[in-house]
Amino acid sequence: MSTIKDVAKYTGLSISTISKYLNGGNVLKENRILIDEAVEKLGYKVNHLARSLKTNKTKTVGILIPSLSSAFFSHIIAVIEETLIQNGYDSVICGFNFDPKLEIRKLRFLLDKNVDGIILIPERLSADDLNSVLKVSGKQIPLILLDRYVNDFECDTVLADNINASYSAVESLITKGHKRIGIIVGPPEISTAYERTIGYKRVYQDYSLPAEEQLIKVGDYSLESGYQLFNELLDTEDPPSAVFVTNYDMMLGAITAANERGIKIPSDISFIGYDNIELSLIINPPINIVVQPMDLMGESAAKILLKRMKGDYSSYPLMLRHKSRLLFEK
Amino acid sequence: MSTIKDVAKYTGLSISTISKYLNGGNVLKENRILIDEAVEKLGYKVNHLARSLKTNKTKTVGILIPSLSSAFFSHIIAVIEETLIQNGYDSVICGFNFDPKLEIRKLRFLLDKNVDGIILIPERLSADDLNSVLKVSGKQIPLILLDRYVNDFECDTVLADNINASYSAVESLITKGHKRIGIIVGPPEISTAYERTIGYKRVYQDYSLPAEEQLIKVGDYSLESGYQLFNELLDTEDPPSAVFVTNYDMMLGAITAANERGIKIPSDISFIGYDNIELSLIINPPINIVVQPMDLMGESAAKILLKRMKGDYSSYPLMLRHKSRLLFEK
DNA sequence: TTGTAGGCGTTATCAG
DNA sequence: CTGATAACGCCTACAA
Repeated sequence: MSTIKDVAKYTGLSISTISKYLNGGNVLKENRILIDEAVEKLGYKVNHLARSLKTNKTKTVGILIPSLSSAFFSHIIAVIEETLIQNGYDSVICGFNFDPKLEIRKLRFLLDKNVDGIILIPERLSADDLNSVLKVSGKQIPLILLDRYVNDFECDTVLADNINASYSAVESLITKGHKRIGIIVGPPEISTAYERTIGYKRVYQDYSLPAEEQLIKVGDYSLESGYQLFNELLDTEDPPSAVFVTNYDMMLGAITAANERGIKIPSDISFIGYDNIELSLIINPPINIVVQPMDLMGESAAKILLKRMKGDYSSYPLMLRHKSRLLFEK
Repeated sequence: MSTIKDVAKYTGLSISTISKYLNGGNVLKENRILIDEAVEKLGYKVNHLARSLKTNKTKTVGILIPSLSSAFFSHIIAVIEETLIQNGYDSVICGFNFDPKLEIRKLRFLLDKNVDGIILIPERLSADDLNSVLKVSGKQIPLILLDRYVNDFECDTVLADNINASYSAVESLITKGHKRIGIIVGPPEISTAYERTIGYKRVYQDYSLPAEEQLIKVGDYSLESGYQLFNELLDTEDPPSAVFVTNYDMMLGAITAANERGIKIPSDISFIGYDNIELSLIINPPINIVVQPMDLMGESAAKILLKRMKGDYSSYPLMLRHKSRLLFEK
C-alpha cells in the first residue's frame, strides 16, 4: 500500500505539494501530470483514516433503523443515501432488529466510528438514553430524528402527519356509512402509532360515535401481528364492517389473513392499508391506502442533516411534518 | 473531547502507561484506580480513527448485499452480525439496490473505510471487476462470497445446494403425478438462479419428460416479477398443474396473483415456494417450501471470515454447500 | 508554486 | 512497572 510519501518520492516533489494538488490546489502543469502518473503507477489511494484523524471529518453519516427487513425503512433509506451521495457523503447503515440493547449499542458504534452526522428512526430510546450516549461521545454531532419523535427530546425531526392522515382515512369510511371500524395500530410508545390512534379516536368523537375499545387492536408493526389481529377482529361476534391497518407490514399480514378466510377486499369488507410499496402497487382490485411521503421524508431528513453538518444551525430545532395522501378507489 | 493525553495529565502518569493499561496491560493497583477515575471523570473515549491508523485494524467488517429490502438477505445479515459481535467485530452494511454501478462503488467504499474483511452477496460483479477493485485497494483483505459465486473467481464461498434442492422439489411434484410443472426463476447470471434451473431441467431429463420452454419463466427475483410471471404461466391455453417459484420475493408475488385470480393453493394448483420467512410461516393452509439454511449460511460465512481475519488461511479457498430442506405437507 | 515542520490520538519499542 | 520517543498517513500554516 503506497502512501503520499511514496508519491512524493516518485515525483521528487514534497509531500505537501502532493497533498495540495490532491485536494484541488494549484500546481504547475508539469508537476500535475507527474503526480497523476505517479498516483496511477503506484496505485496510490488516500488513507481515509489518516485524513479523518487530521481533519476530524469522515464524510460519512450513520443511519440507524429498527430493522433492515422493513420495506418502509428500506425505501426511505434508499432516498436518503441518494441525497447524501450527491453531496459527497457516504452512509453507514445499522439495524437494531427491534432490540433496545442493540439500539443503544449501535448508536454508540456510529459515534465511535466518528460519523459526521446521524439519522435515527428511534424505537425504544428515551430522551435520557439519547442524552447520555450523546454526552459521553463528547463532540456535538448533528442528529436527525426521522419518522418518530422522542418525548422530551429536542432535536431536528422529520415526521409524517400521522394524526391527520389517520383522521382522514377513518373519516372517509364513516362518510361511506361505516359505524364500526376496526383499527390495527402499533405500540403506543412509538409516536406514529400513538398519533394514528389519536386520529382514529378523534373522528369517533367528532362524529359522536360510540368508541369501542375492542375495535382497537394494538400490534407491534410486524406482519405477524397484522395477521393475528385481523383474525381477532373478525373472530368476534360482531365484526367491524371496515378495517384500517396502520402500517405496511401489518397490512400484509391482514391481507394474508383475509385471503385465507376467503374474505374479499373490498367487496366483503372495507379496508384501508398503509404505504404504497411493492404489494400495494400490484394488488387487484387496488386497495385503499394511506400513502406516506417517504421520498420527501427521506430527502428532507438528509437535507437538514447536510445543512447542520455544514454548521448551519439556523432555526434549530426544525420540526417538519410532511403530508400523507389518501390513495382511494372511488 | 478528551484524549489519552488528558488522562495522563490528570493522573500524573505517562501516556504509554495509560495506553498499556487500557489495552489490558499490568499497572500498579493504585494507578489502576487512578486511571479508572480519570477516564470516568473526563469521559475519555478512545479515538478509533487514531487507533486504527496505528494498528491498521478497524475491528469492522463490511457486508455488501444487493438490496436492503429483501427479507432473505436481511435475515442472513442478522445472523452474521450476531456471530461477529460475539467475536468483537462490528459490521457496516451496504446495499446497492441491484444497481451494478453502486455495487462497485460500495465495494470501494468499504475498502476505503479500511474494514478488516468483507462478506459479499454478489449480483452483477464479474471476476474482473472484483480483481480490479481488490487490486487497487492494495492490501489483501479477506473476502467471503455468500449465497452466490462469481464465475472464474477463486474465493471462500458459502452457498446453498441449489441444484439438489430444486431437483428434489420438482421431483416430488413429478412423483405426485405432475407432468407439466411451471418454474419461475431468477436471471441466469445469478448463480442461484442458474443452478435452480439446472435442477429443474435435470429432473425432466431423468424422468424422460418433454421439456417445454414456455414453462420456464425468467424473472428478476422481485416480487413484481413473481406476480407477473405467475399470471403469464396461467394465462396460457394449457396452464401447468404445478408451479415452483424459486425465491421468497417472487413467491409473494405469485401468491398474490393466485389470490387475485381466486386460485386456491394447493387445491386448485400445486405450489412450491422458497424460504420460510414471515409470510410462509403464517399462511394457512401451509404452502410447501424449499427452506434454505439461512442461519447456517450466515454463521459459517462469518466464521470463515473471522478465521481469515485471524490470518488463518488454511485450506483456502473454502467452498461450502449447505443443505436445504423441503418443508412439505403430506 | 513549493517545501519545512508540527501535530491529529494512538500504539509500540526500548530504556530506565 | 513506567516513561520517553518514534511512528501511522495525512493536512496545513508558514516560510521560502
